[in-house]
Amino acid sequence: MPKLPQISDAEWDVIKVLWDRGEAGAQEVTEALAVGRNWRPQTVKTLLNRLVKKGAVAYVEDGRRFIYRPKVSRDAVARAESRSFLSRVFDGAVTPALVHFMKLGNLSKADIEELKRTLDRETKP
Amino acid sequence: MPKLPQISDAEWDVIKVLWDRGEAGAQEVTEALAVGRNWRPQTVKTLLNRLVKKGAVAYVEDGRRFIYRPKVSRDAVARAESRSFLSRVFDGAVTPALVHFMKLGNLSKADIEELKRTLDRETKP
DNA sequence: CGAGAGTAACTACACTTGTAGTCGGTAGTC
DNA sequence: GACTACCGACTACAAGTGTAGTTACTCTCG
Repeated sequence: MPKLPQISDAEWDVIKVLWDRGEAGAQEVTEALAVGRNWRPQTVKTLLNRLVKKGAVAYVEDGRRFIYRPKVSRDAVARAESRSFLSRVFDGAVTPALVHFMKLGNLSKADIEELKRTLDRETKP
Repeated sequence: MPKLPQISDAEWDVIKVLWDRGEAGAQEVTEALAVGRNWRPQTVKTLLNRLVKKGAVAYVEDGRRFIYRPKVSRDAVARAESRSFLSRVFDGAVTPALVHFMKLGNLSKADIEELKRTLDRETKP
C-alpha cells in the first residue's frame, strides 16, 4: 500500500474534486472550485503538482493537457488524518473524541439511530 | 471570549503539559516532554514563546524565570480543532465522522455502553 | 570574589503552505 | 504563415513550523 502523504488544507480541496469525479483536468478542477475558493488557475496547478510530487495523485497526458486522478483512496487518507487528529487532540483515545463530537450537537433522530446501529455492529467482531 | 489561535502540532504537546498541571516553568515542561519528544530546552522555550505571542498562554515572572499558564481552555481549542478537522475531512458532517471513528475500532464493551448513553442523552435536548 | 549553571531574548535556517507570476511551446484561427 | 489562447515548467515570496544556537545576564556555591 502506498505510504500516505501529508495533505494540506488547500490540497484537500483539490483532491476532493478528483475523488468526486474520478479524474479531471486542471481547468475542470479550477472551475469546480470557483465557488468558495476563488483561486487563480496557476494556484490550482501548483497544488495539483504538489499532490503529484507527494504521490497522492497521478496523471496521464491527453494531448498537451494532463488528466489527474487520485492515487490514494479518500478513505485511507481520512483514516490517516483521523488518527493524527486523534493523537494530537485526544491523545489517541477514540471514545472521548466520539463523546466530544456527539456533543458538538445537531444530531437528528435519524442520525442517532444510525449511530446506534453502527455501535451494535461494532459490538461483536 | 478570546479568539482562538491556531496551535501547531508541536505547540499542542507543550500546551497539553500546561493544561495537565495548571501551570509550569519552561524547565518543568521540558522534563515532562523528555519522554517521546526529546526536545532541547531551547526548543521548548521557543514553542512557549510562540504560544504566548499567539495569546494561547500567559506567564508571570517568578524571580528570573517565567511561570506559564494556559489562557485558553483545552475544551475550546479542541472544539475549534474538531470543527476544522470535520470541515476538511468530512465536509463538516458530524455523523459520517462518527461512523468513521467507530469503525476505527478498538471499542470495548464499556465504551460502547457509554457511547450509547451519550447518544440517549443527546436525544431529547 | 570568581566560576559555573541556569534564564530569557534574539537569531537562524530549512521545509511547508498559500497564493500566485512568468516563460517558452503548441494548437487552432484568420 | 502570424496571432492568440492555453498548457505545463519553473520561479517567487511571505508566513508558519520544527528544531535549535548564541548572547547577555544573574543567582548560587565554593
